[in-house]
Amino acid sequence: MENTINSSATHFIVNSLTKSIVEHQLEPGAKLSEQKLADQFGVSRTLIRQAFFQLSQNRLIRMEPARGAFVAAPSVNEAKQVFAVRRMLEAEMTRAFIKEVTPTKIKALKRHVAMEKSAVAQDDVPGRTELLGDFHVRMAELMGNNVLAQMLVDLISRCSLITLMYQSASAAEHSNAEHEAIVNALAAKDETLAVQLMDEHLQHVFDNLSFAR
Amino acid sequence: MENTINSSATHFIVNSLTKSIVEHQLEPGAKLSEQKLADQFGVSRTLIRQAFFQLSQNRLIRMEPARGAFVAAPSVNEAKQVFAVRRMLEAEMTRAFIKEVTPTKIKALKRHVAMEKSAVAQDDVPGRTELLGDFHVRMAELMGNNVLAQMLVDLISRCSLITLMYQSASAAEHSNAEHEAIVNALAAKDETLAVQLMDEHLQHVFDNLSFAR
DNA sequence: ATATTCCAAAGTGTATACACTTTTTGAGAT
DNA sequence: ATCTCAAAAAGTGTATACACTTTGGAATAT
Repeated sequence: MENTINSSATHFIVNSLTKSIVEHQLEPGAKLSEQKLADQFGVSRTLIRQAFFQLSQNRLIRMEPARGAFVAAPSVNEAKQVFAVRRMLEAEMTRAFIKEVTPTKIKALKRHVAMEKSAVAQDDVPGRTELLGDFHVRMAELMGNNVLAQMLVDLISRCSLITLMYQSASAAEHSNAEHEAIVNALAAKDETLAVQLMDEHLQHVFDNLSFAR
Repeated sequence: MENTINSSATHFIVNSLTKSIVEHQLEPGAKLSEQKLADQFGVSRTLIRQAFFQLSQNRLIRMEPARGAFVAAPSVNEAKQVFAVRRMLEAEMTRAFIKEVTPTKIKALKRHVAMEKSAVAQDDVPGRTELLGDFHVRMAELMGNNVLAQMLVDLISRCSLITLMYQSASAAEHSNAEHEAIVNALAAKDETLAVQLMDEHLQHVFDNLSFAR
């Protein structure tokens, strides 16, 4: 069930690069030189290439034959599609969640929302982005569906290139409030409302992205 | 949008192994020796390992540190989760499809169902399995959402290890009939019915899997 | 000055070499 | 005969070497 671990060295490099890309320390479109990264991580190109292959499957980078690897720059259209998928998946996830909601699960979500709030208050940009995304993953995990959880992780990281770039502090605050409202609807077992709130929430996140380049 | 192509040599190996795994020429749990495959494909271990990394991300094989790669043997629980995700995703996909249905799209689906029928009639086992899975992918493609389509490809191939192993001829026939019914509901723009049929269809596919080992 | 061609530098793609880990085997002890 | 342990064999993990492609720039022609 857990992600396959390919020698933790590669895993470490993947995580490291993912973080750099998602946090925009590496700009979309930037070229990633194998040798440079190999030196930087103190390993051979072999491991860097392995990491590249993984990252390209996650769509965080794209590899061009004989030309190299570049940080992905998802198009507006792709972002739209990713969000469309998230709305489909999460609408149904919300319905399923309500069917097996328990006080324990609600408490767990409330704790998470509280953490978000504190990160937003402290203006911790990477922290708040991660937590805001994790809310959705946490829901999947609480349902005991790791396949779904992993899928959301991938989808979220995939467009985090965009969200992180363009999400303002006020949008983050807004998201946090919406999460809170969703949890309340879940606690009240109000399916229609919860689904509607989730759908609107994802729509808002998408709408608040400014795609001006 | 299209899948990243990592030097078509690797791509060829990945496809080749995927086919072997999905068609059960390689048994679940079987060990994959790097050197043996390298000789077989006439390449070095390097390319085999690249292929392994890709396949492990698709969950078709699992890699154990210093022990090697093994054909995946998804657990009943994992299969359950994969199907749960498919039902979520495809229920909503069906709703969305109806909102933008056109005669052209219906025709395309009907053509596909006809092809399925012929494969089922000819008892073409690999062919029918592929076509039956592709029906769902085709729907996503017709909606113009390649992200969704690719996601379904992954999900379907992931549990094809199971479906192909255990799907009987009669189950295949059944699936084909259900696809036909779904297309009719889509053509009639009967959202409730279409969603219900899709949901039942996936439930049937899952129920018909015999998990006896 | 601009465009073109060619060569060197840099970079990617694959194979091979070597280190280290796991597995197998077999000799000796019980 | 069975168990134990050590050493060899096999296999994986990483680095390096080498071939081939792309890129950038200097030299030449226009």
